[in-house]
Formats: sequence, C-alpha cells, structure tokens
Amino acid sequence: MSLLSDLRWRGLIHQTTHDEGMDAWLAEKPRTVYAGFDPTASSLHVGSLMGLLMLRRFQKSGHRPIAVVGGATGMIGDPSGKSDERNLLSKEQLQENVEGLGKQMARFLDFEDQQNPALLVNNFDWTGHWTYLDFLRDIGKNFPVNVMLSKDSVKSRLGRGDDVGSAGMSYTEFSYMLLQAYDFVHLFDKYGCELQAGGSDQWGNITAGIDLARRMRSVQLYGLTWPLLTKTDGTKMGKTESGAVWLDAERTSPYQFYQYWINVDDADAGNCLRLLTELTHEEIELLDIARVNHPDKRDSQRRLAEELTRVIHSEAGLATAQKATEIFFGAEISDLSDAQLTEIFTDVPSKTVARARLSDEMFTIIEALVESGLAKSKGEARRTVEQGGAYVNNRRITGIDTQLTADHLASETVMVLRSGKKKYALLRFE
RNA sequence: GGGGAGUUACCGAAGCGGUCAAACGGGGCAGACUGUAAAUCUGCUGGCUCUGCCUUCGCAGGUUCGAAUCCUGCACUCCCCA
Repeated sequence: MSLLSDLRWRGLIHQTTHDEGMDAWLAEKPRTVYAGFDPTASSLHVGSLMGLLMLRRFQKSGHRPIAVVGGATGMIGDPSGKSDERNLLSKEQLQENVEGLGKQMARFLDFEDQQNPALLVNNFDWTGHWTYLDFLRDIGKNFPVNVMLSKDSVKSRLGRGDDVGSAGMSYTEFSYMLLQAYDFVHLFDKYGCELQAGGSDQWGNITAGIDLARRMRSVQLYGLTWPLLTKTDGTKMGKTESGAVWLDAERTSPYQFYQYWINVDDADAGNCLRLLTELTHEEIELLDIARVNHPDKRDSQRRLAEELTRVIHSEAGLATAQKATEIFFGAEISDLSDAQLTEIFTDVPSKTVARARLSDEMFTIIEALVESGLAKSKGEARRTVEQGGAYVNNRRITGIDTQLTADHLASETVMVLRSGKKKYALLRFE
C-alpha cells in the first residue's frame, strides 16, 4: 500500500495540492518534505504530534524529512487559526525554545540514517540576515495584496475589525505568510524540498509558498495538510485540567503521559489509533471491534498509550509508566529499591523524616499521614483511618494506633503512604 | 448629608441569653458501586495530650452565674432618600 493511500485511510489527509498525481509523484523517487514547528514554548506538546508523526511516516517510506523550527517566524507570530494578535517573544526566549524542541524531535526522526537522514533547521538562519529593503524588493514584489487578502487567515481577522476589543491584525502578522512562503523556496533551493505538510490551518501559508516558488523559480511544488486533532466533544486534544500534555518528561512524566491516553474517550480512541500510531490497518480494525464488544477492557486505549509512550519516552519510559500504573491502581508495594520507587513516584510529593523515629519513638499511622501532608490535622488523619482510607504500601491500615516500623518500608528507606484512592505521598527515612 | 439592613465555619445560609463547635445546602474528604468516566448511595467535615479540654459566630469593650444571641463604640458591605 502506498504511503498516500495509507494516510488517506487513516484520515490524515485534509487537503492536497495534487489529489490525482501526488501518489505517482511520491512513488517516482524519494522526495524531500518539510513541516514547520512553532517555537512559542520550549517543549513540544501533543499538538505537535501530528506533524512529527507525519514526517516520521514520510521518512519510513524512504523520503527525506526536514523539521523547520520557526526561529524567525516565531518572532512574527502566525495569524492562522488565531483570533487575536499574538504576543511577541524575546529573541533569547525563542533561541532557548528552538534548542529545546530540537532535542525532542530526535525521538521521532532519524537524523543518522545513511539514505535519507532527517534534517532540523531554523528558519532564522536564512531569514535573519535580510534587510527590510531587500526583502521587499526580492520577496514582497511577488505577493499580490489581493491574493493575500483572500487568505482565510487574513479574512477572518479583518472581518472582526469592527468588533469591539479584537480589532484586526497588525502589519507584522500580515507579513507572516511572506516569511513562511520564502522558507519553502529556500528549502527547495538548498535541499530540493518539494513538499510541505502542515495542519489544515496552514493551507494558506503552504499555497503562498507554492505560488512564490512558481514566480521566483518556475517550479511546481506540492503541499498537503492534515486535519486538526480534536475530540468528539469539540475540545482540544492534549489538554487536561492541569494544562497541556507535554512531550518533555520533565513537564509531563511518562506516567502522566501514558495515563492521558489511557483515559481517552471510547469515541476518540479509534481516531487516535489511526492518526497517531503506526499500527497496521488490520490491527486497528480488530481494536475497533474489541472496543465495541468489550469496552470495559479498553484495549484500544491501552494500545494507544503504549505506542505513543514508547515513541516519546522509549521502552524504559513505557515500562516505568506501566509499572507505575499497576501500583497506582492498587498493587501492593514490596521489595522494590529506592531507585525504582523514586522513578515510579516522580509525580508524588515526598518528605524526609529522621530514621530514628521508626524505632525509638512511637510513630503511628496518624503521625505519618500528617507528616507526609496527606492530612492537614491529626483529626483529619484519624478520620481517614477510621473510614478505611489509609494505606501503607497500598495495604489498608485499619487501627488508629497502628505503629509504623522498619517492616513497613517498601524499599531501603522509603514508605509509600496513600489516602483514599489516588492521593499518594512518600516518606523517606534517613 | 439623612434613613434603613447587614457582617456566622471553605462558600451560601439558619440560629437571636443556657440543651451551640453552631441546623440546612453547596463544596471538600473517605467508603460502596464502577471500565482509572459520569451518575448514585453512605459516612465524615475547627483543633488537641479526645468520655474531657482549648479556640471560633466583623473588631474592641461591657451587662450577666452564663452571650453567636443583650448594651456601647469602631470598621466594612448593601439598600433607600437627597
């Protein structure tokens, strides 16, 4: 099956510039394809997954992917899909973000491949040196304003001009598409890049690049967009109550990341499997059937979480996330090492307590709950125990007067306390 | 400037001399149920060295054997009239 028909089957094609000929064009020889990434944050998040995976799919089919971070365009702010003028980031902030993003991309793309290594570039490198006059002469000359005005990204903003509060767009943002269009031409010149992929909101910018290349170089370039990743309830994928789901383990631990996908709605699971994994069509269809017959097993979510966590946090990160899941959902904790526990409970608050208290003093479950912060007062701790909500190493503690001793340690120095179903805390005895 | 109403625990809101750590609702916490969802049901919900003691009812004083409840002053909020 060809790459393009696979993408179509998955629902990953929103629009292409050549619905008819692109398949054959891609089959003809390895092509170079690029997608852009917005450096407004120092880490990639779930929203960037589509682009990264798209490039990865192309690379696996033998094409050469180029990831472009928008060091220059990020300074301007892409108006596409935005209802308001964007705040500009400082150059230093952008530089930092660009570096952060590069590291994460290596998880998706192979930069070492002999045949078609991926490439990571920053568009500031070929945009930064332009002077305003030169840019207007050489690039701006090729942009008819009437065409620019007809782009959706511009129209939707201008239409809002008479609304109170959110007025129009600045000249800066209006110029954004020139920069992105020039990126495409530059990448064609330097790397022979002939295809640009992007989210459906990038259509206008992509076609602007194709037009520019036709005018400046008399070549025909290609473009395709993928649909926006949304949930059936209309909300954005990758958002939780506590904020975005990041691809950086420092911001979103592998466990949290894994859990996010485990909790995907049944209604969204099939779509996610298609859009975000590389599972075969057969396997996805089997999961569809399983989801209808045994929704409670949640095989789809499990598989989705597994695939994505593996790509982003590697096999080891996946193992940690799964072990943590097992433990967070009730498995008794014993015979683990400090290191293992620390890894599993990265998201959990911990407190250090003098080891002597385990042997010399009376250290009761009540004190432990208060000490760890799980209970605000001894009264609250007492209540929790009385109601059967107190656990040490996931084993329920029933007696209010229960003494904790070295026997209650889950590892060399750590004890795992839990209040209720999900609230955990660690006590380290040193 | 004049007149009136109010200020109670995390929030809303009862209580108007002892039986008030203070009804009720929401929230929160725990338990049961469950697919790590939602709903539902049950219990708890000031602190402590816990059959008792301590601190809470805008703030400061006072009356009384005894005050969240009565009196005085102060602060803030709201409403009405100018």
